[in-house]
Amino acid sequence: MTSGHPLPQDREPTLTIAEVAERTGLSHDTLRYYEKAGLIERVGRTTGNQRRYDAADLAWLEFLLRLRETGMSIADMQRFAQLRAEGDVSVADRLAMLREHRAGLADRIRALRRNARALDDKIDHYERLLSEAPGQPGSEDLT
Amino acid sequence: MTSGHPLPQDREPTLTIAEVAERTGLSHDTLRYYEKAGLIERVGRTTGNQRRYDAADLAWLEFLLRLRETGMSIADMQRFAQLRAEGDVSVADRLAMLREHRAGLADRIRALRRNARALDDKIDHYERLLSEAPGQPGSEDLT
DNA sequence: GCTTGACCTGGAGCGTGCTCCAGGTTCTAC
DNA sequence: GTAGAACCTGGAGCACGCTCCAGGTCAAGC
Repeated sequence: MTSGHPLPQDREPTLTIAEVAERTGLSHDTLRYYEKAGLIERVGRTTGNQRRYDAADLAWLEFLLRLRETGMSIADMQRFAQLRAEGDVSVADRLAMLREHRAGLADRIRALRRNARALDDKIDHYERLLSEAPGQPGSEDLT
Repeated sequence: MTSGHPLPQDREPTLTIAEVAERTGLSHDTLRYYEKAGLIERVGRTTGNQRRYDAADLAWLEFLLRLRETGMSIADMQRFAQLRAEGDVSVADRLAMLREHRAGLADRIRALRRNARALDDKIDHYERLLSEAPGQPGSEDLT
């Protein structure tokens, strides 16, 4: 958004860590931590050892973010990243992981919606309390 | 479920910490931690200083669990518990907190559903890979 | 009245996921 | 060529939410 660079369409490693941080919302430290943890394969470097990310790195990071946002742990992401590094032979395993994660996500969304309805009831309760005796004592409440 | 005690309908403090742990799914340690942290007011004690919870304690704990499951931090729950302890004068503030929490929850559910759709696309992609070239190399994949 | 399991307190420790720091190197603009 | 910003590494530190531990006291059944 702020960077003058267009997104690279090719595999040229042109993005600095600052640019990737800005695009992903991850900090520089987190990007380095993810690399050290094996969530992303070793990123390309300049001759002076500075990181240069390519479009594939960015796409993978965005996928990792999706996994993270849906509650996957670093440990599971490490497992997924390792499978990915093994290449095509691991496609079935990766698919199984994603399906399991997707199922857990569906469960969590359902639970959140149930809890949201219960919160709505509580909110209604408070609204009734307020409209009946706004600011006045006497309408005792347990919760 | 395992306890022979029925749920107390009144305010008699009859539930031991073990019974409350079983009903809420919280550990003994967590129940004591929540009390120390001020999430629940000091629970009644026997003459021998052992905790005995009543029905209101249980209902409040279940409400706290709902807040926790929907992502509220301990710090925010402390704030809410403190408002509750202030009585009716804080109803408006509590309502405001709940509304804000509810709005954040709606945002998070929407984000999860978006991410779930993206995961479905990824799963479809893997399924296609598998059905086209099951277990065979050659169908290279970026993710 | 004794045993045995449940419970008490204060405080230390832990797993997760970063975040910060020191001390040094590299890059960019002038 | 030089200043200053950006980047590097290894490792320590931190916030959160518990969880465990030691060293006791209490309660229920026999």
